[in-house]
Amino acid sequence: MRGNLFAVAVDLVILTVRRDQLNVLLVRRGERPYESHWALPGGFVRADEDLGDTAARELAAQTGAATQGAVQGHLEQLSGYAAPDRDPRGRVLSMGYLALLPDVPDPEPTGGPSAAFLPVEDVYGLAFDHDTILADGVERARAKLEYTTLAAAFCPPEFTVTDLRRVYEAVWRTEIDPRNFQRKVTSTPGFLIPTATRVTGGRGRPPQLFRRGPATALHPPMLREPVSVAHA
Amino acid sequence: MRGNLFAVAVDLVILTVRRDQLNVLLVRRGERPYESHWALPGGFVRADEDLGDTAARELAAQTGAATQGAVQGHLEQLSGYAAPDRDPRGRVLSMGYLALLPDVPDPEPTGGPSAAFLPVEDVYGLAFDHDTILADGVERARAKLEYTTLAAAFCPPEFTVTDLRRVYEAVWRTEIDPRNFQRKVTSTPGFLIPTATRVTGGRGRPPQLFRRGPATALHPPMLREPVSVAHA
DNA sequence: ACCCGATAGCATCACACCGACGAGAAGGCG
DNA sequence: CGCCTTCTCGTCGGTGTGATGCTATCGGGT
Repeated sequence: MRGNLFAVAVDLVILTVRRDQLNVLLVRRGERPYESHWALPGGFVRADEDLGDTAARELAAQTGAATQGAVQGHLEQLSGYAAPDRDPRGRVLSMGYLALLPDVPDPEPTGGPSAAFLPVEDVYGLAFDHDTILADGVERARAKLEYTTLAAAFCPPEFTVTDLRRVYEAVWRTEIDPRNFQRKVTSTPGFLIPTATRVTGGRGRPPQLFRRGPATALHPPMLREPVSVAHA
Repeated sequence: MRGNLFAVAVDLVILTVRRDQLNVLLVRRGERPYESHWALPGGFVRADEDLGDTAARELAAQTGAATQGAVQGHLEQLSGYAAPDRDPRGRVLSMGYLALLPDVPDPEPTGGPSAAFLPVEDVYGLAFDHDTILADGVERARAKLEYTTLAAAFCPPEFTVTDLRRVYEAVWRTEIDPRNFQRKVTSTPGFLIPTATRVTGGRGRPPQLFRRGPATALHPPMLREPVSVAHA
């Protein structure tokens, strides 16, 4: 069997919506290279693991096993990164993974390296090629909100239409008309399941609470921009 | 640096449309394991290569450097596959790549292992986990025809609207109304650029010849099925 | 008690797009 | 010439969406 040997790592783009902003979980590196730089959380694939196993293990380690039930969240593979010089220690291939989580109370794992959710707009200068991986992950998340029901992965088990709309607005950095948005999501079969309860205590008319429905796709999709594609 | 070491390979899903059928390029293995089984073409990543370099090199090797100009074709990364037992020789991670080509004259490379385009419908029992990689590649291609102009990658430099429609019909295994299809593709700015020439010699009214335009996205997308998404 | 602002949710209208379909344009062939 | 085939343009109705108005129902201030 020819070919060089690689160390294989998994790097996670863990996104959540916090205070109406898209945030990514970063860790501060405690060792060289890139010591004290921010980086995506990740780790090497163990002997008995497939890539998804490693990603799930790292996700649980970073966010606490509680949120890892994955009923609510979402985890999917992004791309592979293997430029010859991407890691000065040697040949390392990294598989990017994208995780979407509800806004968890706070992500500081005990004892580990310092970790924090930071708004993606403020992030740059990450270790290795993590800026690229992060950009790919954010773009994937933005694209998937268009044609899937994945936005609900950012929400707690029960949520309102307004909660869901704020997810879209935060991820896309746009404003969406509340009335048209409500028509769209409530008229898509299987997207939202109404619960018996309503929310009280806020201002205004109490909203209906929903749970995620079984639908995964949005047909037709919700388009970010009525963008004119190209010039003839 | 912890972690096991992997051999890293690239496996190609090379698709083309031939005789109104979606075909994939396969090679017959000449060595163990899976000797004499069909497999996706591929190879190991060399010391100075990034993943895309390896994919481009293998694509050129399989199809001849002629078609490899890639102006016409298309090459993109699929997923990574690294199940611990996917290769009996040891730990191997394979990056899938998807290539779309016009129907080349014939792909038999000199001296190499026997290679052939086979209709994807007839393919099963490939070596390793290549059935999975192939399925992922075909599904990616089908999905991308919906919201990109990538179908033109299956066509020669100049082609008619009917050629393009047959690509969609072959990849999706559906029938499309020629009149509505023509309206859709010709009214999308930047998708098709008319040339001065027309085709003569066939039956019926001579069609207009087009080249690919600069557009890459289709807004709104062309939907495969008015599928009812889910049950409430 | 009353009004007011705020949010939720429903209704309406115009427009764009699409599927179904008709019909004309422009070639080959007997 | 008639007839077939295929390309191309048009029409009609249904659906989905953006823009917008209106109503429902709460908290809070006076």
